[in-house]
Amino acid sequence: MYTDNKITSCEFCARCWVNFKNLSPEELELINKNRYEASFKPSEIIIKQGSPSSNAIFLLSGLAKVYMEGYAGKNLILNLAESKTLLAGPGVHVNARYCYSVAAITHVEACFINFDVIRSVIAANPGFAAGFIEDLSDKALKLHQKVLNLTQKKMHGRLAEALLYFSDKIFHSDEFEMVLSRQELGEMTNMAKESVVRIIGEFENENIINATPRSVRILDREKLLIISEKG
Amino acid sequence: MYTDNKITSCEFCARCWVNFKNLSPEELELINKNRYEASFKPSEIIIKQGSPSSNAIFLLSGLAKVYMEGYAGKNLILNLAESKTLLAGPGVHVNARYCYSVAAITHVEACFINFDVIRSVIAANPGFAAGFIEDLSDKALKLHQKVLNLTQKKMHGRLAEALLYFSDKIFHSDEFEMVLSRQELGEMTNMAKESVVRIIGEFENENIINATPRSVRILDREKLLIISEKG
DNA sequence: AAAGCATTATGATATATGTCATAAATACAG
DNA sequence: CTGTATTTATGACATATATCATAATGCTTT
Repeated sequence: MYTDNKITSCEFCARCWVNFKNLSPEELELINKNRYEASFKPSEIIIKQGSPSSNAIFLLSGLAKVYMEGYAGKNLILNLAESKTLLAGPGVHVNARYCYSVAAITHVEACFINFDVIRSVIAANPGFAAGFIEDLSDKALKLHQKVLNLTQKKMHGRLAEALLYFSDKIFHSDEFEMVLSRQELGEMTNMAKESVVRIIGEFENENIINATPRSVRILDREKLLIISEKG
Repeated sequence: MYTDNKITSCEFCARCWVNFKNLSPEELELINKNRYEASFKPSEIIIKQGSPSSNAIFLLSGLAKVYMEGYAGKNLILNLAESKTLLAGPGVHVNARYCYSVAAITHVEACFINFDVIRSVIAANPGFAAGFIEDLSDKALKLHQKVLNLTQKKMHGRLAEALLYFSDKIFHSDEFEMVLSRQELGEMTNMAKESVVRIIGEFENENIINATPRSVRILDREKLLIISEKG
């Protein structure tokens, strides 16, 4: 991990999070003065669960996986994070610890902003505070949905949903690069890697998808949706 | 459900949520003027998932269950709520819908406060806003923990944990009233009611607990803790 | 090109957990 | 009380899913 402080302009910050639009030029400048960029190679850890959370991290470019380290070294991938995402986790406001880890999937450019600065802006700017609450809430809402999915659907449904997640939310295409290994796909859907392999095979046999280890093409989105919903 | 507007004094509000301590007397009075009390009998629904979320609800007394309605009528109980708890859910700030349901377990006195009023106070009072963010974050953090528990522990661990939750967080005693049915205990630990019955039986045989349908006494907290962690 | 390592794939088997049927116990209404 | 509904309990069985062993494939390094 290489770190460098390359202050360009406050315009820059406005690009990385919708909620920064609520800031005045002065506030944006304050944020801008207190930010540090860093870049990460694939598989490098950007945030380590349990470590003190002094910074909010924004992704400027690249793709990362957000995951919790559970019991006996078993991970649970919560979601992928793209650019323009705030990464910090609720722990920041409770026990000042990151409650999840984040690792780069592709090359990642990130921006570290000291949380005290963000807190001061929250205190000074109600619109920003409201935006912040909205962001927290949006993530919590998605987590609520994820709990239901993980607990009430069976394997086929969970995997179908993951594939639709990639297609709809990340790559916006029926054909996409499979950036996760089968192992990681298992960590995302809470199943063994062997089961992932098996079910992908079944989906292929039923002409629902075409898959190679590094790519997926959705052939029958309707069927995939039904499987995802029926669970 | 019977509703009545009995304004007493702003002191009252300060009793129902820690974060109300951050309010000025005037702000407290504003909240107080815009609140409505209601009482609920056991099993009555206080919040219905999916309905428009115009109010924040605070429990003044009693015990309620917070649960998500999932697929095919299968519920997932997230936690129990006591007095002094804010109930609203992250959906309020995202799509103005409650993302979970809440039902009274015991007799419940609750206080409804229009969310616009709360929002106006958030905008005016940074300390309150920060407290609000902390509350949201605390709940999100617990949900993160719950996801891990539900996905990575097996039945014995999940049930042990639920029993410890009642003992430690709700009743603060090794002996407590079992306010949930075996069915509901299953909805809380994501297992079939029959499995709940079986495992409670096993715990009794191993002298870890004493249980009747309506009460539990923890005999061997150490063992229960180990089961909950190794689970 | 060869060797070594990680990932993917596949089959056999074990295990956790759900489902179904039914009985026993408890709460409840008339 | 007395019959009726609901909850708890128990056993037999079905099934989803993990685990283990092993092979096949692909990727990296020498």
